[in-house]
Amino acid sequence: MKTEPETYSIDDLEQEGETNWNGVRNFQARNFLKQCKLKDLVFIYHSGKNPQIVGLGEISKEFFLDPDPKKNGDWVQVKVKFKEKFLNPVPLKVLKQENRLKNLLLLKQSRLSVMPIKENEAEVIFELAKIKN
DNA sequence: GCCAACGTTGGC
DNA sequence: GCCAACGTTGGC
Repeated sequence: MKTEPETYSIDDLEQEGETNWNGVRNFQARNFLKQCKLKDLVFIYHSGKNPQIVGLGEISKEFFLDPDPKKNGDWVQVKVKFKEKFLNPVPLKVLKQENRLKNLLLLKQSRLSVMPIKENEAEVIFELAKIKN
């Protein structure tokens, strides 16, 4: 899941403990939100001037209607609980260099804000997060 | 600040 | 239904 740190960062999530992951206004991203299951782990990605995967969250509530009164479509949100902050965040540059991650949706469809990740890809990221650059 | 990629809107 | 124009996101 992506977020702009100026708007909502992993530090905000750490402080708050849990947050409503709302504001998604893209059909594809919304459909992925609906697929989130309780206890699913989510990588938190900061977009912007220092793009990198910064840590981990966990789905603490499955999708429910986004009560935004202006938008009457069936937009949804989930709740995400803080899990951990990586000691070594994984920069986008590193993700791009890693051959095993060349099929990452993050790289193929850079504007998508919520997306699934394969188990083996997730393992590569965990590995990278523990390696000093 | 620029540009690519993608989404949305509106005229026809 | 097509397409041009425009808006937004996000990397560089």
